[in-house]
Amino acid sequence: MKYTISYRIKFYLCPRNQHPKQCFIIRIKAHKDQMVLQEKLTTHIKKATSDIYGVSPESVEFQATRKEFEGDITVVVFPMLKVIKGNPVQIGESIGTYLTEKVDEVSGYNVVKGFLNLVLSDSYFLEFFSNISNFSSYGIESTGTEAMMVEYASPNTNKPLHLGHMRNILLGYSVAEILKAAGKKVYKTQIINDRGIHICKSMLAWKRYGNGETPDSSGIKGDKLVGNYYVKFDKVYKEEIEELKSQGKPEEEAKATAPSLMEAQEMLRKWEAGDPDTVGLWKTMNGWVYDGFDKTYTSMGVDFDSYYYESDTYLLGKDNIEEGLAKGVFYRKEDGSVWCDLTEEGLDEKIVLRSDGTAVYMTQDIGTAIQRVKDHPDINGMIYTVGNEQEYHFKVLFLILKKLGFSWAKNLYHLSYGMVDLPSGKMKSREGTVVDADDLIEEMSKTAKDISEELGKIEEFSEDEKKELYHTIGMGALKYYILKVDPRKGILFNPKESVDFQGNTGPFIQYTYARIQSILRKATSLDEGSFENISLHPKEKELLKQLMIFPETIQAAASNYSPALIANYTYDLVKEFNSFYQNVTILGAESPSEKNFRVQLSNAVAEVIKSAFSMLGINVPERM
RNA sequence: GGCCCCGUAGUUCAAUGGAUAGAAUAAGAGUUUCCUAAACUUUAGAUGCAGGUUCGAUUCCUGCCGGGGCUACCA
Repeated sequence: MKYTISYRIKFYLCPRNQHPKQCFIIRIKAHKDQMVLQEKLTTHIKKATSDIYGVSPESVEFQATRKEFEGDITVVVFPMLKVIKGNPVQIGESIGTYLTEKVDEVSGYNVVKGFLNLVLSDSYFLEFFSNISNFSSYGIESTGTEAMMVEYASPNTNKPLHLGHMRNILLGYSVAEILKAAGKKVYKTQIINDRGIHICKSMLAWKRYGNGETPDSSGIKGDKLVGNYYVKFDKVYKEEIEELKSQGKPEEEAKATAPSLMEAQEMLRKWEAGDPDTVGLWKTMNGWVYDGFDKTYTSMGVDFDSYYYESDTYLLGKDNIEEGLAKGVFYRKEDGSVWCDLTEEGLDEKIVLRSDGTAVYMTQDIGTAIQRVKDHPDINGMIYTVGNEQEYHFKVLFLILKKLGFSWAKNLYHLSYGMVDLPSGKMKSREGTVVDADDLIEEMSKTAKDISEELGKIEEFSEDEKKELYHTIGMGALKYYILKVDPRKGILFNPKESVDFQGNTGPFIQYTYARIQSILRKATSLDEGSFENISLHPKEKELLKQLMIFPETIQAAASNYSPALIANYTYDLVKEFNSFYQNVTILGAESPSEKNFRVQLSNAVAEVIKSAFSMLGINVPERM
């Protein structure tokens, strides 16, 4: 049987960076109760129009009733005009009358222009509420067999993580959690760019100027320490270029022949040849970096199921190129280089193997993707969390993998996001304008501390508890701030004023959770009696409606790869709850059953907040 | 030049082709004998421009203007 679609959301999914022709339609799984209701309404509406007008529409469009009108669900009459000739208001009236008579759940209606607003009975809402036994798992699907791999973070090992990485990490982690909640099996991974000229630069500078300095000896975090030597190299290198230029060499030549660079390149050759000293130092210094990264990841509350290192994967892909040549996916030019012709797809030709037989970045990515599926045979798709400057690269990569005939290649997605810029412009590590991740986390914590101390609500906390709370709130503010924005949009980050703790913010939502916990602590003896006969306050009804759409919001966030949908949903829920809280007494309710209901309702809201926030990687405090 | 993304209150963000474009913040006015005022209530304020499709366009199409990105035998 066909019926369209869900309570509020009809999603046509079209990933932003894919051609419209590749768009596909996803049907959102609405909550069972809603589906049953809409199916029921649709059947009756068809029957009604068929009885009255002799024809019925193929489908019926529903949407949430706007706040300023009375009603809970709205039937849009306009689309029916295609098959039913007549005045939309009259059609609405006749359907409304019919539904009120025939359908138990519909207790009234009104028609505004072409919108038929249906009022649903309190018992319908109460039944929905009673049927959910456990709000902590409400809306969350059990894990299916289809596995997705989500790649995120993927840093270079020559510098510490900064705000740009943080957006990547928060996005990737959150999308992975959302997919899990939507019923996917998920592998989180990253690819670490641990080899190449950049790390040799740090190694060289450390050898020359380091005097054996280590993270232990200096107390400097490993990634920072290595980063410092990368900067040191750059400084020396620039001096050498100036020196050469002053000797009359052209800039190009100076850049290419500066002694430090030549030496770093020599080091890279030694590394590739497996020179024990070079490889040893490389391992040591990368080890420092990983220790540093791990601290930052832990502090951010993110994790990975596996790691891929470029030092292991950079030779992958060549075999696949050979296979592709045999299949005719690629072709060889006269000079021996291998290419893929993508002109039919509206793109260019793309090189996949140099004329000297060495790999390019694309070669490696092809090989790594294939390797990942070998490592995890249940993978049926992959998500790459990478900035939007690499859109072209991934478009090409996905096309090539499709051409090579892999079944999973149709489920590849580039989770592309906009750059984080500062008021002064782009972040540039060499110009020292980057916002360092660790510093930012520290600063957020500090702000949370200042505000908490000013409010003075947690004086009985131990020092450890306070510290943990400041971190929870500070990270809540930062993560929410970044995740509530549509991923593809750029973020302008003003370190001085950007992250707020009031209004549409993480702490506001955390605060609401803490407030509810306070109520629950006080509501000690609850009678477990039913609340079937209570009549709902308008604010209660609004809350129930918002709770109803949580399951489909999770699905929508998953199909759109958008944590922003979860963030916005949670904010709406919380805003609604605070209004309820301020206008309706919970513990002071007149009857025990009303009190019981309101406490249960508050608890449900808290559980959904917790669950939604966990998908954003944000913790919630019991008190604040 | 070609291709892609983005232009919504002063600012930061919303809005499945649907109703009078929602919030937050900044500005103005209120609310604590009462469950945590990081809150609530309330007043003002916006779709870059020009066409088109549609009963209906912030949303889809075309052109223009403005911002960003990509366009290497680099990663």
